[in-house]
Amino acid sequence: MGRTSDAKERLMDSVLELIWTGSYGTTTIDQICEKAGVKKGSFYYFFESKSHLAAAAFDESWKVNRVKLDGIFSATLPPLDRLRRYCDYAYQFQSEIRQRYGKVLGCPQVSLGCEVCTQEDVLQQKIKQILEQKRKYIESAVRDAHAAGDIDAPDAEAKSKMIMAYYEGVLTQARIQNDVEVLRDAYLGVFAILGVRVCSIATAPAAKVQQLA
Amino acid sequence: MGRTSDAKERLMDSVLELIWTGSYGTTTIDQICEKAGVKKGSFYYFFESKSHLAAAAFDESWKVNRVKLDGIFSATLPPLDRLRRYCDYAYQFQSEIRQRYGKVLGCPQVSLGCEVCTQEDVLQQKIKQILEQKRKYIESAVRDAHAAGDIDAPDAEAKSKMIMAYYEGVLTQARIQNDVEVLRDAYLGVFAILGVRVCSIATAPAAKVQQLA
DNA sequence: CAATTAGTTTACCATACAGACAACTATACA
DNA sequence: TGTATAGTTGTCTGTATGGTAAACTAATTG
Repeated sequence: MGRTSDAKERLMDSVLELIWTGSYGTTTIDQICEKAGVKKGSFYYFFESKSHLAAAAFDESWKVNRVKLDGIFSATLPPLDRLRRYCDYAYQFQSEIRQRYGKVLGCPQVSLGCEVCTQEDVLQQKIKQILEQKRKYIESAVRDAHAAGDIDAPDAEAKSKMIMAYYEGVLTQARIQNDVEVLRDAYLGVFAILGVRVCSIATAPAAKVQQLA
Repeated sequence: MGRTSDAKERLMDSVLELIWTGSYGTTTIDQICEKAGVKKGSFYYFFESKSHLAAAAFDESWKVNRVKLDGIFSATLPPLDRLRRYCDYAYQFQSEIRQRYGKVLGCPQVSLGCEVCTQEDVLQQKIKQILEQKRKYIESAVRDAHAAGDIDAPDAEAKSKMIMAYYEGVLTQARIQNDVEVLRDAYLGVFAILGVRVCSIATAPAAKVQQLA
């Protein structure tokens, strides 16, 4: 073997940040290289194009993200708590992002997917696949909640699609409005979709929820 | 006065279509001009930049769209019917778009807003303003529904924000998935958020709805 | 320590792009 | 019918961009 390098990782980190804080279309290969501290020749040594880099970067990033979601959606937790935690996570995470970048950036997959869906097919397929996997967490929480008698949701898939649309929708609104506060009560929308009545007093993260009569 | 021209309108039409079918970042002034059948010199005669053109185009387009929404949200209709019509409209409209362009394109304002929010401030303000006006339709329908006793929603603004996030979220999913079918039952999510129980049999556009006990 | 593999660097090319400008032309209307 | 006004056209410039290729360097291993 020859020498080793982390240039590939640096390129992936850079493209993720540039796309997220800006957009796919306006981030150039030169910018990516400069941010990563990598010469363009090396870029083309590792990746054949911007879209290939982006696809690889989102793939890699998803592997990390998945671990976090595995924790949030742990099967040891009551199913509705999992969804509640997922909403709280969005608020906390976007607040940190706001601190770091001065802007609320929302969901990288949706932003990119929405931007490139008519143009970059390989990348788009990758995004769709990641989003579908994300939805599965919601689906199984809904199914478990139904099985536990917490909610009445015989069609977990349909419900999970509604929740997904809402959840990602709120994140998108947060990005567009550049405001984290729209995320604070995101769980209310999720629980409304599920027909769960929330105790109006308990708004702390571990809010108690009651089954709808 | 000298001679008149519709080049300005053609430029606005072109930029709208190019952004919607593609993205803001990848549409160039040359492309816009070519599509509009206008030379670049004329472009700069009418607009000082791409972002100024886009802002003007979205502004103009909103004026047309508003008339349509005024009809859908007519105060003469029962408030929940208005929301139902709004959902049906999304499905019908996106189906037509699908026919014409071969792709589901979703909501132009959200797609653009999501893409440029960290980069183009003037344009972003315009988008935020249009989206806020769109939300007002939902808010007043919710308020009327509450007043009529159809639903229990004392905070119409909060509910309208939830519905907005969900509605635009579904449109975004439709764009990303390139699938109109996710829009077919969009009204179910809206009504779930409002705590309305929908007759499971009546799924036709004029579905009857009942107040939640 | 040679040979091989892995990664880096620099220079380069063609094209696409934003933006400017001066010369030109059509139209309204006084 | 002349002239101010409105709109058009072609050309030009500098730079940013994607993409290539060849020379170079560092680690690894037999």
